[in-house]
Amino acid sequence: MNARSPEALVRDTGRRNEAVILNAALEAFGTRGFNGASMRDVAKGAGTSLSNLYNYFPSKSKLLAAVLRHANDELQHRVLRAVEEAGDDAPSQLREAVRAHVGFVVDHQVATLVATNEVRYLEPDDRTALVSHRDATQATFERIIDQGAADGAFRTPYARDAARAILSAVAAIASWYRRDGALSRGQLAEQYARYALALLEGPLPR
Amino acid sequence: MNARSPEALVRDTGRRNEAVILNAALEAFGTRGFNGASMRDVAKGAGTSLSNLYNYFPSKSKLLAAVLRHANDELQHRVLRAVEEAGDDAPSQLREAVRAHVGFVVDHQVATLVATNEVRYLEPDDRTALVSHRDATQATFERIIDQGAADGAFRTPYARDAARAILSAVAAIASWYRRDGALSRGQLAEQYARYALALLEGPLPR
Amino acid sequence: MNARSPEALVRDTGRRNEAVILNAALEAFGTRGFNGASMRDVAKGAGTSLSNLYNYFPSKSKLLAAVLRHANDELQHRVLRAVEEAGDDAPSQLREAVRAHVGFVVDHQVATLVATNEVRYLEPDDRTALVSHRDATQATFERIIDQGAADGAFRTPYARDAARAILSAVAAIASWYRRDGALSRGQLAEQYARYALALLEGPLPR
Amino acid sequence: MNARSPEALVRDTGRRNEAVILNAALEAFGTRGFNGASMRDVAKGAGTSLSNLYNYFPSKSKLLAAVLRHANDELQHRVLRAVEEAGDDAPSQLREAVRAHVGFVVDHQVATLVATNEVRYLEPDDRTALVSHRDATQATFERIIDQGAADGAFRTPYARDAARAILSAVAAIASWYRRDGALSRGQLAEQYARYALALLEGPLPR
DNA sequence: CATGAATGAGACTTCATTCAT
DNA sequence: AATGAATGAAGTCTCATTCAT
Repeated sequence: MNARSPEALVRDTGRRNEAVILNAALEAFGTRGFNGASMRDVAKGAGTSLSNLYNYFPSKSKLLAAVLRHANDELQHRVLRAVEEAGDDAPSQLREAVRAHVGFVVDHQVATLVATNEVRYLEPDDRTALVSHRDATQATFERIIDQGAADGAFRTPYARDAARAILSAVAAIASWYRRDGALSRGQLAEQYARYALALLEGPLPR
Repeated sequence: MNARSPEALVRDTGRRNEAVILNAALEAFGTRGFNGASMRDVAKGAGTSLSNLYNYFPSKSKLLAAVLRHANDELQHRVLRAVEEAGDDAPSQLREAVRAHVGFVVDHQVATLVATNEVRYLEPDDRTALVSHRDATQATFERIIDQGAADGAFRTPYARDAARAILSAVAAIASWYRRDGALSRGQLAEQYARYALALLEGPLPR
Repeated sequence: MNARSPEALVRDTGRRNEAVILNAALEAFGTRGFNGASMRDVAKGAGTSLSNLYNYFPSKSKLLAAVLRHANDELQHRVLRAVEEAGDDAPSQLREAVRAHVGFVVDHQVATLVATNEVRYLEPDDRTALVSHRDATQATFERIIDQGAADGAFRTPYARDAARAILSAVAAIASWYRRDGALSRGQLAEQYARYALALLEGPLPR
Repeated sequence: MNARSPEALVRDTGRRNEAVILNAALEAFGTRGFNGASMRDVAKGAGTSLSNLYNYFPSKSKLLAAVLRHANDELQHRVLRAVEEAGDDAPSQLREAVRAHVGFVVDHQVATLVATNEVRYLEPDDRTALVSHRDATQATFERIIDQGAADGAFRTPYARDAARAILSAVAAIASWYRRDGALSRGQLAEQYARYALALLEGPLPR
């Protein structure tokens, strides 16, 4: 298990300062909220001038859009890869998908918080785009759950809406988890994977 | 089934316009976020002048604090009453507690959203006060779960942290539920009550 | 020597709360300046309601005018009485006039400060009235100096303008004197009386 | 006799509009007092936008602090140079120091008024800094007086406190002098120099 | 005489954004 | 790609004053 440096969501992008700015924006939006954070805050965090920000992003709103796109990409990438590497049966796939999701939330708490709390401040077009992107991730979970319900592995009568419940609980981890607390990253993933399977009334270990 | 007028969180308070202002603030903070909403928005919503707001609340932040306190009081009241009226066994109590909580979230979607998203903008003291108030509600769920775990009704190995997962999922309902959608208030409550029991690996109906 | 309770400029006035309000206004204007002090400050200091202030004074500006009139009356009264009780010669009269003025400044430091710093904020009419009132006090000093210059007691070639210099220095005492400092009220009066006589190039004790 | 353009206290500072703003602030604070003058007034006087003021000074209070610092610097500079160019004996030095001080007051009446009346509105730290700066100027006078008292030139028994009295009278000139009145700049300086020497009971011309 | 509620104007300050260099 | 200076709009909050009771 590679120890990811926790909150550097964006690693590099061809343009000199883009990653620095994106990470500073993430930090600022996370700490003070989109409307509470100013472009000056972002500039200060990125160690550049206020006006230079506009050489990279045409507006504060587009900057938020870029941050959120990066976060979503990373989440989707992790979940898809986890599902690919899992077995063929729905319970295994769900288990790995949840574990991957929890991993992302823990590695990128701030990004997760920003992604859930600040989407509403996007301009309508960007918002639509992002939501459909996010729905794609949710759809991965729904597909697995549908399959498990169909082949009898998940016996809950409410399979249709269970994905939302599970994903909500997982995302909420970002709002209370402390890296120096009692639960390790791995224990947490394990725990939530079991919660998910139990909620679906599926097969549990032991 | 009593049809509660949906979003009038505060009913009356003795001071002439206080309830009107609080409800307008709730609406404004819910629609545009704490930092996105202006005191002018609140005044307009309350049908009073901007400056008159300050005869009731000394600052925007204190106004938010008051809104959140009212929301929390109502939630806590509902949950406690539900538990009192339930049977003695943990599963019944949990079931009723969840149903009551879901009911609150549906009746007061906006208040629920504001309560989860905007607490961070309180001044430290008010934040601390509110969080401890909120923890009291969570403690009700934890007590029930502990009891159920002790007497063998809930068999999950992770009883300790399950309350958080359940409450997160319930609160998140506020972010997607549409009153004119497929699920009725009652069906939703039923559904989440079962999710909760299943997650705890407790006894399910049927 | 009667020990005057220091800063209660106004003692009583037929109307129930007038003196309390005037003294509170003096305190407020002295502490924060006319424009820095609010009618709310005055009300709080007077222990009454904001709106009640307007039952006594029609505007903030008129309130200031009333305060300043009281201060000037008291000063003028003290100086005139001192001169009356002094001997017939100019040096004695000047000496007693200065001593009385210093006494007022020490007893009413705040009033002196307000009188010198805040007159400018009066409405033109009130300002004119007050200035002419004040000039009457200054005229008392000028009369004495003229007489002393005429009969050869004061030998300065600049008798014409000396009153202004002397009175400026005396009024400025209000800006630095501390009741708990090294100089007593009496020593200070003695000292400034000698400064005045020396400046006029008049006869000095010893 | 060089005709100094009267009230342009600040001449240049390296930053584009800083001097213009400082002079406009001086004018505004002088005319209407610190609390009576608005930042809009200052902006209008400086011919720039309200918000641009904040690119130069972080707050109204810091703007006042800057104005006062410039005024003090100029005063101190003038007094020190005058003393340097005077003879070695205390009376000559005092005479020149007073003449220089009077010259400053006449050339910068508004600055003098602001310096005496508005210091109180500085934030505590700036106030402390400024007061100690101002005390340095006063100390120059005290040093001369001490020396003159030691070598017998000034025979007043109250040498210790005389500087305050003299400087108060000189500063007060700013509140009544009119450039178009009877006294010329030079006559006034001459007059106050004699007042000072006489007050100290020192040697007088003629 | 006394008050609580109300208000329009205006205070300081910050904002996202643009422009000339 | 980078910056300092500039700006109009808007933010929160306070003000002196009025009015109904």
